Amino acid sequence: MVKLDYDFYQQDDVVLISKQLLGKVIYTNINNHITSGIIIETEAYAGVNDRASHAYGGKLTNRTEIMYAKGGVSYVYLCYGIHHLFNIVTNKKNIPHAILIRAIEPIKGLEVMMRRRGKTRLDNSLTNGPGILSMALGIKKIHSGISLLGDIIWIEDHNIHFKSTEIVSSTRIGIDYAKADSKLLWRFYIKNNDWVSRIS
DNA sequence: GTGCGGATGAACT
DNA sequence: GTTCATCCGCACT
Repeated sequence: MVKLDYDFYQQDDVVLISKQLLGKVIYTNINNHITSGIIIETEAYAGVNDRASHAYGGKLTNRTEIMYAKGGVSYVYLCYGIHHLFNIVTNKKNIPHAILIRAIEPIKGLEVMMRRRGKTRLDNSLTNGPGILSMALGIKKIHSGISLLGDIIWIEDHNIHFKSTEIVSSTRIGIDYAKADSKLLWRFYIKNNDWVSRIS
């Protein structure tokens, strides 16, 4: 299978990439354990003009610096002091677009993922949320800034396609502070899929 | 230096 | 449905 390349990640339209990522397969090879899953849910964050983005207004800090790198690297940050959230940096250098991966359908390394999650039974609570899928895949803050074309975290195209009628658009989760931008339909997920994140 | 709050999840009632 | 764990990142009323 072929890894997605820099040309894919450096496309201009972060919303389009977010939809294209549905059905792609994310892999990690961390602590000698290979795990993978199909991307089921994403959210687009469009940089300096998006009030929900950490890079809104061109904000540049130690944390957000990696968002300004060229597309094709990871951006991982700690949320609520507990959860490591995995994002994909897109677009060209100095255009800080990013895509949050919110849910995956696990494929490989189920036992490893269950052990990391402290679970004894396989169900959708293994990876149906942005914090817990990072835990299942072994992704932590220390993985922020690494290339997605390396051998730690990467994404492959397995020729899994969904019809446009199977892709649902909705508002993004947990960003009420973004005012008008919180109404943008920049969250995408697969209709009726068991692994979509549940929202309060 | 300090205080506030978050792109959540889990465990409750 | 509600509460709360937990701590870094950030701005500085």
